[in-house]
Amino acid sequence: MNNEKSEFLKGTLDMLILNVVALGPIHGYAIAQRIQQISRDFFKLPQGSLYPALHRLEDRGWLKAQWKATDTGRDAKFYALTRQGRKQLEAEVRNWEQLTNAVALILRTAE
Amino acid sequence: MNNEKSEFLKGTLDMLILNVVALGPIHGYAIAQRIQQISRDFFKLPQGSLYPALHRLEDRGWLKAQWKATDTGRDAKFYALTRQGRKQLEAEVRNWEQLTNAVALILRTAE
DNA sequence: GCGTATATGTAGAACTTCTAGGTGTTCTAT
DNA sequence: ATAGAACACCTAGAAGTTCTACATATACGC
Repeated sequence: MNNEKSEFLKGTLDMLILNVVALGPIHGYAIAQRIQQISRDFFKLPQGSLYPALHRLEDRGWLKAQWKATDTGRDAKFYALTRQGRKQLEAEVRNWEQLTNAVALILRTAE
Repeated sequence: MNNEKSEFLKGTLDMLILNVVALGPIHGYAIAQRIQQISRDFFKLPQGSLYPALHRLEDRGWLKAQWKATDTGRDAKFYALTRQGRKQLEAEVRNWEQLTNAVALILRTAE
């Protein structure tokens, strides 16, 4: 069924996007590329995950969007972090660290 | 909305359950207690998550169940890992390690 | 002119997890 | 004795995320 299809984002997608956007205004397509490159191809963010996520984050007031031209002269929607978005990112990173610590505690309990 | 309601399992639930069951036959209620205790109360596994997950894992052939009496003389359903379940656990742990490494790569890319 | 890469988007399905409810038994404190 | 907490199982339905698949359009290289 899910033999070796896709790599799961396991609820980390929002945090990853926020973290990439925190580096400076960037458009959606480039966010996906960066996440894939930095993660050494572990994450292959499909567009059907990317764009709904961006809209979700914008709706929640964590990102704001603005149409601008890219280097190559095409129109693209550039996203930037809001103040709330920065706070959200910090909260998600803290929670992620707690989560991985908690999981590590369980996994260390091996035979 | 989700201000400080519940701690997310973020797709780790199956792995955590398999890991706890790997230590030896144990019943559902005790699995939830162990996960909560070992994680120092980070995970508070609600029964509405626990039991469907156990049935799912059993349906997939990763766990097998057997009714037995507990120490205190009550009937409970004891779960044990199947051979497939052990392989699944190993695969999930490997994948989790890759996931956390990939996330760490992204998060390290900070300003 | 054709294919690939760039760039955005939606619809619907699949899956996991949560909330909220239910049943019954054993232990403990009053 | 009995009330309430802890033990032990369960389901239904809602909510949320992520996926597959599709759709559109522009720029670039050959």
